[in-house]
Amino acid sequence: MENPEASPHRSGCPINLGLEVFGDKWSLLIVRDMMFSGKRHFREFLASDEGISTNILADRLVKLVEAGVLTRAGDPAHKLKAIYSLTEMGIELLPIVAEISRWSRKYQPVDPQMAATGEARDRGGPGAVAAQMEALRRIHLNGEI
Amino acid sequence: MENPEASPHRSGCPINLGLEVFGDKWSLLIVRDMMFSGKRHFREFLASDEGISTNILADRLVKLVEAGVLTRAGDPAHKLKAIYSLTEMGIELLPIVAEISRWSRKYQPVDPQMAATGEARDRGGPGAVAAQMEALRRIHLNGEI
DNA sequence: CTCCAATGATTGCATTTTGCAAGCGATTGC
DNA sequence: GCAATCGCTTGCAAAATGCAATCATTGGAG
Repeated sequence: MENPEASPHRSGCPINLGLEVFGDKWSLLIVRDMMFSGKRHFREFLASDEGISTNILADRLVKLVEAGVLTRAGDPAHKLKAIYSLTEMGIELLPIVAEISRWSRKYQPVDPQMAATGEARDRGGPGAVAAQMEALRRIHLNGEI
Repeated sequence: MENPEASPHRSGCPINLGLEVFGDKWSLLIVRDMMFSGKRHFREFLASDEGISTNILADRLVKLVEAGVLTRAGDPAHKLKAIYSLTEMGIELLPIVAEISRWSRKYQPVDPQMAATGEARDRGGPGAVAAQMEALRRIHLNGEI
């Protein structure tokens, strides 16, 4: 073959590598739902306002798990249910999500009700993001990272 | 008509509204090139490592101008050249880009050379982002915002 | 003037991704 | 049993993307 070690990446630029993981219109919405709405199940993600379709959702969940942002586990009580959890890598997407929220609240026609949690985080100062990440760790990382 | 006031947005969520503007694999790369490489012309964007194609680049430039992130002006010295500038809205994407850079430098196989500017910004502390934004204002906003 | 390279795009076409609705097998609750 | 619910797949049309060729206009060199 011509190039047996071809890189799967368009470039080694940090911005580009991030976009290769979550640079689409859906991935960060799934992460958002896990962070701010406590969603963990396929059917819960499906019920979001933006109306993701089942095939796109299934595809993104697989890709996010492959990327190491989420993990997938069977619900011990309900064999049918799959439980998705944020990894530490996924939890550390919160600063990005928080900055997107800040930007949109300044420049986009956001729904005031949906802007409330972001405004509260801003009022909480620099420690609010860290505190929110720590809370997510307790929920998603059963103690260990 | 059924719904004369249909919203063009999937939802009023801040995260979603941000993704509707730059939630794709190319838009933020154009912004990155303007911020960190001083690129202002079509042909310069075209020369990036990731290899954007001409039709996609033209499409994104139009959309970013429509969204208010960039402005387009003719080069007074060269009538053929179009000069793109960041607006204040575009400059305020820097905190988002900086956080993406931080995340990728922690979790993705970034090129060390391309990571250097991000690392320097991190070493500069909280004021480094603000200083970089101020520098961009001087270049792109001829005095007024 | 004439030629030619360089400018910001546009076009045509094949491939990929998305959106949408229907359906699937397995499991649970009643 | 048996309907409802679970995560997920399939089929198919529409849209977005990737790629190469091409466009009209301009600027500069000779």
